Amino acid sequence: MASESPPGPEQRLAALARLPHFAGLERGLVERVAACTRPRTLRAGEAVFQAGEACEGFFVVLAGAVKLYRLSPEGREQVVHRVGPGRSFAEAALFNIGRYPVHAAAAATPTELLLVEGTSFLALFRGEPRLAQGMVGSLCQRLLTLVGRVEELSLTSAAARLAHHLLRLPARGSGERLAVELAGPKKDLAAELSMTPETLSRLLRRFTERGLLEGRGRRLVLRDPDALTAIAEGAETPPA
Amino acid sequence: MASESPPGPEQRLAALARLPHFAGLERGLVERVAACTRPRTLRAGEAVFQAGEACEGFFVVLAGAVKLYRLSPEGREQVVHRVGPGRSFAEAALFNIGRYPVHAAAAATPTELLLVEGTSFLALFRGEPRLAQGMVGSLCQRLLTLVGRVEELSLTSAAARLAHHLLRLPARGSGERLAVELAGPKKDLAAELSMTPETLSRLLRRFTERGLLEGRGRRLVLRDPDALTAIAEGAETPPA
DNA sequence: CGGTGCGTTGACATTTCTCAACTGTTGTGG
DNA sequence: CCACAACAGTTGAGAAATGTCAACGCACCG
Repeated sequence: MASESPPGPEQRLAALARLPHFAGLERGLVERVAACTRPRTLRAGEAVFQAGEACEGFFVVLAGAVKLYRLSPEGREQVVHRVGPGRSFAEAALFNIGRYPVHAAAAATPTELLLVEGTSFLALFRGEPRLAQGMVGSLCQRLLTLVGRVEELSLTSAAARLAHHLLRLPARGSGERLAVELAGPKKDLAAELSMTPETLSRLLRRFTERGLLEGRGRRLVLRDPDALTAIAEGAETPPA
Repeated sequence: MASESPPGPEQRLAALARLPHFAGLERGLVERVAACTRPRTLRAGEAVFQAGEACEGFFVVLAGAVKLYRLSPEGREQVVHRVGPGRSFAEAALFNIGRYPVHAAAAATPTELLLVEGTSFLALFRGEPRLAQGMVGSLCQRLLTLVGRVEELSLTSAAARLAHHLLRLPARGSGERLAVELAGPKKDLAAELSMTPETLSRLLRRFTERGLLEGRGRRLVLRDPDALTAIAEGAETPPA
């Protein structure tokens, strides 16, 4: 399968340069980061690492997607985060505790990752203050994202959480025809929004019946963003 | 009121040196950080900053507490985070977006803060790679905390969220007499756990009736941590 | 084909919220 | 010192939202 060949050095370099952490760095420096990386290719469902494992380094997603999750003792999985192309994860494990705090598994086939090897990257980091600058900025960005997630989960009604989430998806089009696409299977979305798949399904139907939404499967069109905003902010869903 | 005098330079220095960001730095460097700070004293309810305001810098809590929250259009406040002594907040605003993303207000009287002034601190930061090291580490710590919060909020039952929270409070004693103290008023705790004060009250009573908990007001004794753990992990609260 | 996993739907049980009333405490001003 | 307002906390009753369990359709894949 020639189409699944591992990414060449050029590809790695380009991916790293686009990463918020390293944006704006001179090429030579990015090359030195690239020298710390190893590619890894996975199929959907394959584990990247297990919670508790010693940290080898952090990862950059080149293609596909990775989900980070916890496993409750009964086996129910709670998705903490979903990481798409051009994003990285597990920096905190590297810089802080030395162990991965959650499970990570590929959520698409194929998923191409870059492992930024911990030991050599840390050595590089210590000698290059400019690396720090970008890392701090992008970790802060991550923090803000998580704060957003906390807010989302704090919304008490499931309808509000869903509306909030839909509005934050990257959208195409404008006005009353915002086309969005769900990132993964609906059961994952349900877990992410802390509700059951059944509830998600019913809510989507209700939104559709009221003309707020249109479409089937993962491709949706938001017909009435204002109404969705109102729902996200806690307004009661009108009885009609 | 002599007891409320603003913190002297020595106090500031000590507080900064204890901050995870700057732990392990040589004294001279911490002094240069201290030179960027200004003290601020507030009473409960007073605002530190409003969401959307331009960022002056980040803050360190010396005494008292600060709550970070959003305001829904209807005025309902959602506590994103509560920051106690020895902790800092709003770094992300400084390093990333230049505006405060949430509201911040004092939650105790008196609350003593240190404003680490943005412009001068950033200048210092750029010139001192060793600062970066610690900042990255402690921001990662913050990230992990937030991931923990996401997990907590992801727990579907209110009882599980409460049990989870109780178990994570700093505790004194051991075995079956873990003494903990709630950080603030119960209505704030309720908001933090995304439930109503009524539900919180009823849950506490139920826990107490079942012998899992003891005490009144904000001082509680956890009598059966194992049972609480089971509840936090989703086990049904036994009918008896 | 037959299986496996996702998504949907329905009926039902349970949790949690809402609304309202009541208690106890604190702080204020008379 | 007391009466009073303001607020946190508690309690109860009923309504609404959500989870649970179970069945079914549908696509995909061997």
